[in-house]
Amino acid sequence: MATISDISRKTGYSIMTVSRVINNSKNVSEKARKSIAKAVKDLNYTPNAAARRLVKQKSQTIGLIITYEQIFSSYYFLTIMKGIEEKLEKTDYNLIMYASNSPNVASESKLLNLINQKFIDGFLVIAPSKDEFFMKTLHTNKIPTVIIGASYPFFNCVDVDNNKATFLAIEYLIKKGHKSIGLIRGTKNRYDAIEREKAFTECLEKHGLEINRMWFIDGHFEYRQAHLNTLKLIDEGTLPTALFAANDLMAIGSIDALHSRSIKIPGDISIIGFDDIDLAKLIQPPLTTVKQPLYNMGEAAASRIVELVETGSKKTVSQTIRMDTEIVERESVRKL
Amino acid sequence: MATISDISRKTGYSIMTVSRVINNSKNVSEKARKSIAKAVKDLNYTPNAAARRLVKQKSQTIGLIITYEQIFSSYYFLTIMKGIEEKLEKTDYNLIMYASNSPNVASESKLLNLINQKFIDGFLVIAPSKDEFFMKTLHTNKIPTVIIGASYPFFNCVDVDNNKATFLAIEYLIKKGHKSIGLIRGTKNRYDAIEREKAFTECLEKHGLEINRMWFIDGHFEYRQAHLNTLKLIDEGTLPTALFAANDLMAIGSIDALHSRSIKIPGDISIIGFDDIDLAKLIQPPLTTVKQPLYNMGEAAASRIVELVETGSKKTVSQTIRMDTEIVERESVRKL
DNA sequence: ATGAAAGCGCTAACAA
DNA sequence: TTGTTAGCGCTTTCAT
Repeated sequence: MATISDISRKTGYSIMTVSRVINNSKNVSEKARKSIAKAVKDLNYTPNAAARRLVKQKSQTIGLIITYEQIFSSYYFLTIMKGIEEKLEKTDYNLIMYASNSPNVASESKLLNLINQKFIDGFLVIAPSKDEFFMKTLHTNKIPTVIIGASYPFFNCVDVDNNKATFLAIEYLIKKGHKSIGLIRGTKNRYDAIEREKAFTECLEKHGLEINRMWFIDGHFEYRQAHLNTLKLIDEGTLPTALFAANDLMAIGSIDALHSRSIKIPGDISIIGFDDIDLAKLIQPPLTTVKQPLYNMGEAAASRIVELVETGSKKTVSQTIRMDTEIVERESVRKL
Repeated sequence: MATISDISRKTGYSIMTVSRVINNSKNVSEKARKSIAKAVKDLNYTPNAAARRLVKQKSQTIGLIITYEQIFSSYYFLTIMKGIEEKLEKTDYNLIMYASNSPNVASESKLLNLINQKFIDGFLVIAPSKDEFFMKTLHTNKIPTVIIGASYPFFNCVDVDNNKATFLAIEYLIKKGHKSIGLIRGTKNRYDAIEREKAFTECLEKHGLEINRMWFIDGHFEYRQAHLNTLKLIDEGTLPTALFAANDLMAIGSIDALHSRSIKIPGDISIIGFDDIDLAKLIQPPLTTVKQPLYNMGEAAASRIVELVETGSKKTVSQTIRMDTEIVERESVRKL
């Protein structure tokens, strides 16, 4: 591979001028810039990452931590990841993905080594559960970190206002005339699930509606669990007139279960989801849902972590960026 | 962070001797080794990756390429990844995951840059589909690569013998007295799906059994598709006495569908899967399946790619490592 | 068994 | 606007 000195030799300019052109610095004559740019192209030159890291004492790479179950559970992560990747792509940063029960991040020392060896500059974490052990390590060691999809105390976060979003959904159902509303809940130890469930009961209370525990379906944020447990409710109990699912995947699992028992949506029962994943508009009937700007959340988190890494996280105060949600009206809810 | 010279200063030995100890070289006195080891521990020293890369002209990292759909579709990848990670953990190599429709690997030039910048030493690819564009790039540029779960021409591969494995499964069913056997097929453009389907028909033919296209259920290697299409078959057609699923996830989707129509397994219909993922033994009834040594395949691939990278892939001839499969008998198949 | 010197490819600081 | 020098932390080569 060509190095900076090859370019220097070929163009007659010093390696410093070459470096300036490569890094888009000021104070380079148009002539030099052109000549060097051409040589870069001709020799198919790309800067050596290791050399840069060594002198800059930075790796220019961000670690993305997710848990294995998460990877396999939904499009939610896919969308966020896309946002992260495409944003980072525009910067000089790379992304490394760590699955959190892998040996790579299993131990505190591993995590610290990643930072100490200048292998990783900072971390992005998607929706960690409340008691995730490595979050403590991240915090006590002041490692630059941004959380997505959870409002974790003491951390920089990018999240939606789950309370507000849930009220939006439930009051939408109420406005459509629904009075008996069930809940398909998410994974118990995740912040988003907890907040949405809390808001759900608060909202029903506020409007003087019955809270029927029979209508709390465990879905674990998964298609299959929601499907199985909806089937159980259908076969063993009575149905409300509407269902609020804490994510779209569970809403879809539930819809498939309802259909397999010949229950019509929204004719017999209405259902509203949360997230607005791709599949939501593709299924029958298209799913009415609370849109979380997942992609933008990924982007925002990527920007924020780069900011932290560049300015030094110690200097900046933790903040949580709250993104707006909105109802996307499709065809799975009907007026009573 | 402590550097090699800090250790040198503290112990009084030259940085060269320190380097030798760190790298476990010969020709170091026991005394020096001890003293230096202690200092390393005291100062919490870890070698700077960037410096090493620069001088070695190697990144010591392997890229793992998978497609987004794959990530979200099954435990299959999880198990392989675990094998890869835990093997690599024992070497000096790191793992970076690339999702293949991300911008990171979208273009040929990106892929080449990763190699040229010494960012990645080689690639591991899990079950690429037949027409994956980047496989050509990998091949024509002679980039060290190992494929897992597909026998791709011209590449180093770690795979099972799908033909043999499928015969194993079908002849097991036949031996149990089954004569009408259906197939739940995988994603059409993937080698493993194609090979299993081909073997399936060959095996039925060989035994003079009827091949009924009605009993070919599209499952796309996914739980949901298998579930939906099994439901369709139940409602609109007749059932065979046994089903062969090209992976466990589809088998489970199908089982859940059958159960939701009160069809007993294995009482009314037998079903055999492929993979032996964790869930297989947890569901009701526990799934009889063809065990693919996924974890070991991950390990083998990791070893092989390290070998290629260390010796230079040009010197070694492409080979495909074939792993053995076996039937794991549980309770989803009954004797007729 | 140990060490000195050189250099990997790049950028920061300073000089011209 | 351009160039010179030094050095990031490590390993390789060659002495001792």
